[in-house]
Amino acid sequence: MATTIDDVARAAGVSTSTVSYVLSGKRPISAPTRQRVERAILDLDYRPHAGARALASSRTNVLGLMAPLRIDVDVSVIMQFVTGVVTTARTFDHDVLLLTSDEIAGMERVASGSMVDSLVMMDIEADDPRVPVLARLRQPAVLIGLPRDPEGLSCVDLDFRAAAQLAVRHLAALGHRQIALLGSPRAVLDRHTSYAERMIHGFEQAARVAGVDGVVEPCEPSMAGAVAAVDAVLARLPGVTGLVVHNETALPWVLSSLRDRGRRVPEDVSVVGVCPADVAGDQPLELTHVDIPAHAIGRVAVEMAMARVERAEPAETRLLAPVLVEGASTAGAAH
Amino acid sequence: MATTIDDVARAAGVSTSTVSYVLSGKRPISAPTRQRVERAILDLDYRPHAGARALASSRTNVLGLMAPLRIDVDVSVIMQFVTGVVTTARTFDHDVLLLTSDEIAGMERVASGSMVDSLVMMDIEADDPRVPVLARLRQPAVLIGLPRDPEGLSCVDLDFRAAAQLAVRHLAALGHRQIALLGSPRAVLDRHTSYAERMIHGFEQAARVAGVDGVVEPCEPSMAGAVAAVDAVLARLPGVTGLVVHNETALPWVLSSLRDRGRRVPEDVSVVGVCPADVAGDQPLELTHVDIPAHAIGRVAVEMAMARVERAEPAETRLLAPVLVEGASTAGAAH
DNA sequence: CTGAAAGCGCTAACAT
DNA sequence: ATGTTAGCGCTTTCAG
Repeated sequence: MATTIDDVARAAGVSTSTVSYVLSGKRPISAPTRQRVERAILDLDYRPHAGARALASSRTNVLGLMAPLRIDVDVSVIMQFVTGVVTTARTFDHDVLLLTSDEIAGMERVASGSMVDSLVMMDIEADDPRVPVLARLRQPAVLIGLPRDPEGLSCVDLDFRAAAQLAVRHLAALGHRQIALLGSPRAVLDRHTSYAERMIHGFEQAARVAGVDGVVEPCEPSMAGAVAAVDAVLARLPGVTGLVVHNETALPWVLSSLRDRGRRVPEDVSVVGVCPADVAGDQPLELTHVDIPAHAIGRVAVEMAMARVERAEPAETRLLAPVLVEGASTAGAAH
Repeated sequence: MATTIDDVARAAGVSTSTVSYVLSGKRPISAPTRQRVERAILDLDYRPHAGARALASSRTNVLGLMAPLRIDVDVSVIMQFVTGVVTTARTFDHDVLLLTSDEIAGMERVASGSMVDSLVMMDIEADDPRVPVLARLRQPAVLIGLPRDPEGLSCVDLDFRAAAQLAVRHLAALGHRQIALLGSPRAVLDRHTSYAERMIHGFEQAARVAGVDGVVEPCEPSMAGAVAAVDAVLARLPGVTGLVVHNETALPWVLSSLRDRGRRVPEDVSVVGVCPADVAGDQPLELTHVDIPAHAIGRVAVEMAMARVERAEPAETRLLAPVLVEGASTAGAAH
């Protein structure tokens, strides 16, 4: 049943090593030989045994992905990261082993057990306990997010600081003088999740530089949370005319609760979302937004992992520049 | 660096097979010997090489999961399936290799290449082209969903037919005589996705049996789609007082658009959701719903896969009985 | 340009 | 209860 490389070699009338080299391309093979081997492979429907290959070559062609399967990080964003990682991995002839974040031992297990060649880790916190562990593994790791100390690991993320600045500058340029950030849920902030903190710092600094009032309000990912956060902002900053919303789940409820409070968008309040383009597109009005290119981040993460595995390139940190897409949810401040 | 089973054997003063048997528990080991071996394993921080193990034992302890990373199937439901699968796999000492649905060749690749011991496939369509392929693999497969012909494969899903019946009976018992099903998006129906069709059949049959008017309306997973579907139902069945909503994404927009149309819930219209409990909990009112136990389905799928791998149990189909949770969104029909 | 053969690290007979 | 050893299927020197 299970056809082996020897079966192929016999059928093609060559040695096993020749078959191996046809497969790997690691040494020149004459055209006729190559063709006989390829014919035999097709005829026998031969598939190399992954374990045997891993044992002999110490390469698995598998990438480990640690994804947060929690619920407070927006699932659709996670999904896009994951698809970015999986589809890109395939272009490098790699498969993806899925680990959940709550299993800190998982990455050690799969790495020490030689199940993966590299690891990609999502949802990195400022002082993430997984980072020192990863730094000591034999396999290279790429962090999606930015810990306080990367310890020599590669990192990639949207430049959330710049994203916040972009949003604030856009509002300030439109004449808004009182603006607020509706941000991540408390639980995310309490974990000191990297992107949430960078977003807040960028917001506060940009507001200061632009000379506008800026308040930051956390926001739970539910209708009730969104309503409460909107009300809190209206109470803290009654004259607010600009809102930056960095919370995919709350976004629709923020918009509906503004309407319920008698604030029209964009006439009374301008709203800038910080979210993936498709989330922006799902809103009832064309939302001005700073795109979170989740798919691209996943792709870049894999490319960086492959660069380290295949070409032993050094670790680096890449922050993707944000892009603001103007929609119908922002307008000049009423004078 | 890489410590092997021989290093452990030497350190413990035993043979390699003894170490192997301590690890697998496949033959009795005296307490003192076992302790010496375990000590050595800990001291050397030994981790068996997964590839070598797979090669020698033809078992990988990896389960392949093919998940639809599309967007029209609600992502939060997918996420729950996935977590159910991953966490359960871990209790069987298995890891999960993630495949995307758009890659029909993927499952053949990982199965023929002996990367997995079994496969779990989500989002099965009535005449799914992957089913015949899976049926011919060496490894057992479990389908989440119900194809027209399982071809000897195991299947598991919520009994959507019974779920629809439960919802309809609940509404009928409350005196509702004109009811509608807001169902899956067209794209899902066009693929003849198994659960969507079973839901519709169950709804229509139960309405017939209960002697009530029932209409079925597809619904796109967006605000616009929900509004359009609600309007379509109101037009087709102006006296509608009962609504079954089987569309997680549209749910909030259905509720808000009913309000916009001047229909109060539950005074004018009773609404039964068919969705995971947490989605029901996210709604602005306590929703009467038939739970989709996504996590449990994922768990059962893995258990069935393991039963086949480890105990060579025969394939079976398991339909989980639905449970209706009464909330505040259903009430007696106005007389 | 091709072949022969030595492992890779582990499991599972087969011994005792 | 424990040890010995022959593979598992592939990659990769080393030899031509």
